[in-house]
Amino acid sequence: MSGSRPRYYLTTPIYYVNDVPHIGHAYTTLACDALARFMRLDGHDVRFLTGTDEHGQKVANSARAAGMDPQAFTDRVSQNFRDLTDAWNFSNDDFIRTTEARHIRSCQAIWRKLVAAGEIYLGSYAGWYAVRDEAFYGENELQDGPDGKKVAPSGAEVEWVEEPSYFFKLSAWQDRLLAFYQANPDFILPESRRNEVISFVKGGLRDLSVSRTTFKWGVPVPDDPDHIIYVWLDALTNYITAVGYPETESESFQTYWPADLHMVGKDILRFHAVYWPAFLMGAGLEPPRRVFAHGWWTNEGQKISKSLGNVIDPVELVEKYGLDQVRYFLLREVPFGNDGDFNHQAMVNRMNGELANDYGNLAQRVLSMINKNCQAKVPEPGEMTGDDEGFLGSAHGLIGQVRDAMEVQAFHEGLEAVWAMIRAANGYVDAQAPWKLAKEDPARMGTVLYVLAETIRHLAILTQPFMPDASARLLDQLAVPEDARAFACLGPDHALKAGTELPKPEGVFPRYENGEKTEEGE
RNA sequence: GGCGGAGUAGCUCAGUUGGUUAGAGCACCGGAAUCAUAAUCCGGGUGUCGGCGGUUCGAGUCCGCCCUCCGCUACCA
Repeated sequence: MSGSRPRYYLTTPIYYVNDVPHIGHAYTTLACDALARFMRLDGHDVRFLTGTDEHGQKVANSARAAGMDPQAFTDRVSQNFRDLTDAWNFSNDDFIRTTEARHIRSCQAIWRKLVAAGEIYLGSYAGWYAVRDEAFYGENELQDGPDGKKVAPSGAEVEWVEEPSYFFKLSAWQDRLLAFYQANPDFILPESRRNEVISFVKGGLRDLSVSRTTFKWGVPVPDDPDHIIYVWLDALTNYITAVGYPETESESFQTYWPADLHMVGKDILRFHAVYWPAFLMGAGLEPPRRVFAHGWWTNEGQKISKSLGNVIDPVELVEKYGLDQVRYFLLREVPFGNDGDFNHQAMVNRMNGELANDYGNLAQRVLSMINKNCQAKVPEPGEMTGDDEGFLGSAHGLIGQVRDAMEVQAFHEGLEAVWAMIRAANGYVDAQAPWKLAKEDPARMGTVLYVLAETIRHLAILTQPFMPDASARLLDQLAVPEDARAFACLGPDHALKAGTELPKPEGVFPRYENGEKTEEGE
């Protein structure tokens, strides 16, 4: 199905199953979902991947604590993340799990490739290890305990241990990575993050331990079953597994790799922007085209943490405000890349002011007038004035502005461009006063309402990536066929046909009042 | 400490390569309208553009110093 359409492959991180899905997971995937939908509507052959990271000692411990086999345990907890994709209407094309056979095979294949290329060697990993925590700690994290023994932040005693470990020769990649960043200035966004990464790499790189012998829940190292492949090499490889690695000649791999975008939270940027390109280049593969590091949300101005008990449940959020409303808020409230604050008042302001009042009411007032004054049919446009034409021209040109924003993941700017048009449309309604024209000049009224209906068609088509349900309902109310909702149908060639019967309009963006969404439009 | 970013109207932010009276949204005040989800539209800001000094005919926009805040400074996803 790829044909000659441009392809677009984008990924979320794979989420660690030891966590319960929270707003941060939903946010990352939401950003990808909006982008994936946008690209599909814009004619791209899109591949949108998300999934779960299911290996590691913490998972093994949790499974044991639950009295379960690790595989059965991960089968259960990874379901939480698949449920989230349904609850939030995510349109991912695939959901990968690191415990799947395809991934284990892929991991071992890239491992062999790196070994053959001389990028991996056997050494030993030494550090302060806390038996109680089953974890290593850095020297700077330790404190002196009684008896002069070192103590971990958790209070556990640590001891100096050495274990055999395979290492990836990251230290040899500094210059090549810097050259890569130089040659690809948009590889890391936002730009401030790019500076951080470059600064980090300039500071020198150490070889990276990529295997463990202290636990077993992972992908076995080929030809050395005492070791399992450690976290990042396992986890990051999912991005190529999902498009067919190690079958690099397959149609899938040829079509979709390198990925156009890895969307990540700012906390895991380094792994994606430093380790991952090095792994890939070391294995003779192309690095991805972009890594975008987005920010975090606070809750009513407070840092979110389990200990504070203010974690935001993405499913509850949607039940409270509505899915499209939450999707809109998260992508509109904050310049994408920055941190943001989720607070009730801001949510309601966006929901009522921008969705219900600006957008919803625009559609409702126009469609109602058509319903009452035009026999519920798309009116016949007469001669257009310069104002009409200029106004419609703005609607036709909107896609260009939104596209420019989306190409650099500036969701807030794309939405701002759409809202500038919505505000202008409300101004046009008032300036033309079609309710007056109904009595004085019905033909002119028809033209005005036609121009507005056509504008709303453009708006609804453009808001589909952000608010799929509400946008679809608006397009239904304009009787736009399902197959005429792509961006190719923007512009005059697919304009509404006069005489088309329209259903009775219904509100699509309820207001939030008195602690409840209004009944209407629910 | 080192490197980097930021400090613009009450709030959140835009402000191309320096150039007419520094902008938007929200909030607030006043007016209009009444088609519409009590929604909409129009009008209204004397803002030390963090501070001081400098370059320039001219700086929010360049340079220096200072103040404040933030991010990064490796093997936990």
